[in-house]
Amino acid sequence: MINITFPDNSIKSFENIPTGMDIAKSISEGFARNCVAMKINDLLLDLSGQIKEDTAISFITANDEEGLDILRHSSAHVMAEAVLNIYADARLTIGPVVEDGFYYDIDMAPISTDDLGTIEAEMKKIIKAKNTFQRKVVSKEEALDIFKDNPFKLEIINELDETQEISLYQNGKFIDLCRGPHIPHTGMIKGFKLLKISGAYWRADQTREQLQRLYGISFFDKKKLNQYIHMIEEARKRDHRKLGTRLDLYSFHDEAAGMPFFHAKGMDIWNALLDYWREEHKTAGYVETKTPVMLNRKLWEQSGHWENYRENMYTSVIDDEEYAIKPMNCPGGMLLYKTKSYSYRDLPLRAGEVGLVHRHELSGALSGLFRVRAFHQDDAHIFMTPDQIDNEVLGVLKLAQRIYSRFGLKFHLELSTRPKKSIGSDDQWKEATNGLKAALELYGQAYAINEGDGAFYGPKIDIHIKDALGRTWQCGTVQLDMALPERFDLTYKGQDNEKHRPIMIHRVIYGSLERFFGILVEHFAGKFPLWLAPVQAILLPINQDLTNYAETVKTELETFQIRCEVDKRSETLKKKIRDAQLNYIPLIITIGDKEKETQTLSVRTLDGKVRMGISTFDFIAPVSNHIKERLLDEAIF
RNA sequence: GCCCAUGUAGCUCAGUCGGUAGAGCGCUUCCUUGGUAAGGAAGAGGUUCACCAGUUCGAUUCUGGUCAUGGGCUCCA
Repeated sequence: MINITFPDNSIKSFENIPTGMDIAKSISEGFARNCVAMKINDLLLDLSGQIKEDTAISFITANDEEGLDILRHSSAHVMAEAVLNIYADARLTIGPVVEDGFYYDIDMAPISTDDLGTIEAEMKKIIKAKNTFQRKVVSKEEALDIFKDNPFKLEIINELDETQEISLYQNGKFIDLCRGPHIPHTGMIKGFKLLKISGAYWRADQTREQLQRLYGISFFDKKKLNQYIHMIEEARKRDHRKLGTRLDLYSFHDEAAGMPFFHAKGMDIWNALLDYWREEHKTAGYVETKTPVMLNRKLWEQSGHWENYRENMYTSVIDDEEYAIKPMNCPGGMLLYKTKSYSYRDLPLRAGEVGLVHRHELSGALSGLFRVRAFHQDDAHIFMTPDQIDNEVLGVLKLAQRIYSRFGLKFHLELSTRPKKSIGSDDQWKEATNGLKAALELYGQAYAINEGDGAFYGPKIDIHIKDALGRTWQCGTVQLDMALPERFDLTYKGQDNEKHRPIMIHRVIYGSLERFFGILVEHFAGKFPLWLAPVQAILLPINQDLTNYAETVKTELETFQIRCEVDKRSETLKKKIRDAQLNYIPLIITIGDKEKETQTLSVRTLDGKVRMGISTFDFIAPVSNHIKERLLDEAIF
């Protein structure tokens, strides 16, 4: 008799030794069909596994994230089998699940994306066969024999911990070395697609064999696959590099790799972002400062950057002195702090700086506005007493929340704690980490913990935003720093008339303005809300004779800080409207004789609605209010 | 930085099996249209095809290098 305890604490008894599948079926056939694996003592196991003693069990179903990972891992096996069916001399290495699908690294002659279709067709056959995945445990000797023709697998087997059991999985004729678990049979893969091929090195080591890495994605549900494909296509359409060119926002040039050029329209958005940032920070009690872009090497030696970050820094020699272009704003901020003496009454001191920094990123890592070599950080340093940590961190989180929600961005928080290599005492770390935790508790939103992922100088909270396509981006970060105040001997005079060491926060909200800009382009798909739109209103004279009148309307609107243009081209109205639509201009105003006579405007908004005969006043009042309030989706009229 | 691919007009791209290059959009001019998604015609535009070498009678085309762009280079049997 075997007693099985379910997550709801109910217990069921089985006469004979059941497999996971037997137990699942005892709940219902339908449930069993949806089951992928089971979890016992936090271990994921195949449903075919037998349960020989009383235990608690929970099932992983197609609805669980872990279930999806298992499906994708099994998909990698199916793909590998398909590749071997077609390319008999290919040799498999490893095939893990990644964040967005799975891949398999295979030692084979290079293939192209055109070959993916053939492999997909072969995979379909395997899936249709509904082959079961059979687990088999073998000895090391057996394993070495089975994979004697595959040096990669031999290497893996030889590296395995002696205590670890070596398992094989067989589906159909295909056998692979694998820890498992796997889905019960290949037929559960309802939707899959091979995405791309790239080169990869064995063990990510450039000196080792170059392998072909085949990427794919799979789902339990064909609909989910279609949604995914749709999302990829949508993301491609929104690519900020393409939209940036089409909307005339920014450009990149060979003469300055990784250093974007912002055009006039891009600067309209940029300035709107910064105006907003300044307004919020002023309200939140920040002052704004500015420090030089280039500073003497000695400073970087003092801050520790020279030692730790040197290969990413640009340098120059001036009057025989070595200078470095700042990759971060903090050392300059230290000098600023030291220009006077502080009382505890002066703290917390919140000093913001939109600083231009340069980092020599690897050439192959550059990508549009997302990964650049020159960018602006919306930095701020907060100097405070230890007992102010929780309140100051809370303040930053609240400020971040205000700012992100302005763009309709949701976010989640992650706390990173002390890494192995770190400076400072246990007590300092404890105090700092507890301060961050206290702030997170006060803030009240659930957060994840990344154990040991903090900076060497202090723990941090990372803020990950989620865009309109559901993609996440780490933008904001709140880092506690116990090192720099020490290195620069920062002090404040306490109530006790003794010198004390302040603690400092480094924090950003946009992160890199350039990158945040790029994220916004993709988030809004180029259709910026009114307050951010570079051209907020375009005036379309019906014929050339009305151009002058349109200019006077433009001048009037501009006195109310509405960014306007007149389309002076000799084109039909239809054409002008179409072009304005394609440029995502929120307010499209046609100017004809009727409008001129009656001193009114006919306004088309991007939703396609047209309102005729609006008086200039009735136009300006709601529009400038909408802009001033920085509204997002709300209708203007 | 490494691997693969790409680099032709402002944009998107075609093309030259080696004989000094084309389309559409855009731009200019003229005509036309006159109230809600692509009007017509003509014209200009490439210092000659990212840059530098090499091979060749001759290179944008072939070879090598450089630079830039794109994808990938952490996820472990």
